[in-house]
Amino acid sequence: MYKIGEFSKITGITVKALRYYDKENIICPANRDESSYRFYNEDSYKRALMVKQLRTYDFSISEIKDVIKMCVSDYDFNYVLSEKISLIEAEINEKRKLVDKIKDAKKLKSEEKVMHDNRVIIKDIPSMKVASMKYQGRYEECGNYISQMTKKLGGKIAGSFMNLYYDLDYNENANVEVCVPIKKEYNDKDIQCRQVGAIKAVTYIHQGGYDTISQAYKKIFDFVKENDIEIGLPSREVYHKGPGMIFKGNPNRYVTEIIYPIIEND
Amino acid sequence: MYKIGEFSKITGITVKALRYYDKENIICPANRDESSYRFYNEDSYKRALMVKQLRTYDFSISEIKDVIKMCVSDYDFNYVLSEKISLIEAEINEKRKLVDKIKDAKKLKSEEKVMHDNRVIIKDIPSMKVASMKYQGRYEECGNYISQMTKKLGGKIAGSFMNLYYDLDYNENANVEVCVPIKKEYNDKDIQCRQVGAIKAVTYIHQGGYDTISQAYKKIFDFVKENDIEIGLPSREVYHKGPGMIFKGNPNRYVTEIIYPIIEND
DNA sequence: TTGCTCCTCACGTCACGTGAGGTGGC
DNA sequence: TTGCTCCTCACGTCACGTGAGGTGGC
Repeated sequence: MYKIGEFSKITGITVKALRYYDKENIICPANRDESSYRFYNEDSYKRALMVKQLRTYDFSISEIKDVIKMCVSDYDFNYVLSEKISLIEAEINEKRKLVDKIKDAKKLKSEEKVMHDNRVIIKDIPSMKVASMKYQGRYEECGNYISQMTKKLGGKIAGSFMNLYYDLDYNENANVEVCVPIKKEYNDKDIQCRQVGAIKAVTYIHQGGYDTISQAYKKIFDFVKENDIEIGLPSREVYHKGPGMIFKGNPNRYVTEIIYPIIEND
Repeated sequence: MYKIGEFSKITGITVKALRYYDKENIICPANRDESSYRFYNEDSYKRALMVKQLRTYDFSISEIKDVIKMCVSDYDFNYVLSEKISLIEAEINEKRKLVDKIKDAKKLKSEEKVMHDNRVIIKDIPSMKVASMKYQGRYEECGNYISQMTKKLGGKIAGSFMNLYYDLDYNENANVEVCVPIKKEYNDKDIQCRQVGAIKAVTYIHQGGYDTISQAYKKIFDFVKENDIEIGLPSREVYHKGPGMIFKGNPNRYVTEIIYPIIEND
């Protein structure tokens, strides 16, 4: 039996870490006497060596808990190590991409991104029949819904996909309704059909990737303020030209129309 | 002027993040009216675009603060980007090393690391004159002190370097005294000379790298318990054979002697 | 006894996200 | 008015490190 200080020395794990591992139930002392001292034995020692090893391999505490639950044999253990290697390699890839991105930014710095300077326009948008799916989450998730709907609706689709947004702000957990105009009624447990009303709206055509789309919102907001117009929700993004199902294409060629309904007070 | 919700939409930064950036003084609203609303303007917009860009490049908030303070010109900005690239590449290297380490572990798994099974021995250690430097920190830092002392003491050195440890446990902020036996007195503002007293001690010779040295401590502690011996501090590690100043050499050939003074009660 | 080791809180970290509870303007 | 946007706390995150304050055994 070892007291915590000794155990710390023979395992190379700090006392603080040992108390934490006890609390987290990954290395528990073999017993605790009435004075509440922790006493460790040979089994705790083996466990401690494993935990220490995994920590140096950058396993998190919850990953280690998983390993403890799952790994009965050396075979299991080796398999987990392979999985961890894959995870780390994925992280390396992310970092590589980031480096490339920064390098690109450095190059493009002087050229500046071509900002298409389109005009904000007021126009009437007619009512239309759409198929729609609502969700709450990140903007990028809409791709999943678009591909689902494309598959299910097939030839019934009669226009470009568009998203309706029910939040004013930029939100990682946004309320989104993915819509597409359709010719015929279609019903499904996941897909609803409804009429989207006619509106008078301010609109702006954004050309380029979605990473620069916030600039387009600025155009609209500035216009609205200058002209003392009041706008409402939901706003829309109509994807006239966007990525395909398989190929992304050149984002510089994407065309997105942003639409805000005008509220008329009179 | 934009209210926070609008500003969120035109910058693509969440409201929560904007409030946080305000608190951290990296994007402050141009003014706040008496109702305590935040109002942002074109300057805040430019700042926001920069901050957002840097965040996607994985700059931390404090890094961004630094950039804001330092970067006057585009030249400065590009230079900082280069520095960040170096940092990320260093991280990639760390991850690569880690992957190699895990791969090695998988290979070596079946072979198991050769554990030299030496004996714990009780012996008398004579008093000796040493030059010493004390510090508080991590064990690995002792290398700096050893190289300093090697340079200053040169030919006066009369034995192997050793560390005295004043903590019982394994500690990231340990009290360490780096010592080396010397022939003649030497004094310096950094280096002290003193006599290390004679002791009766339990000792164990560890063969191999320092990453496995905790096993050696276990040998000693187990021996001490079995034989009902009481040990004290400071303990010592004598580096009979270790890394050179330039080449590390093969860690499997390192030889370290661990020494604990025996406390005799009679 | 004093000094040592041990114990249990509680706080801080990093960059926000997630509520709760409340106010101001249309 | 109700509903909306805004506000300010306060808590949680991850794996401990850093005290503070207190107890038990030699």
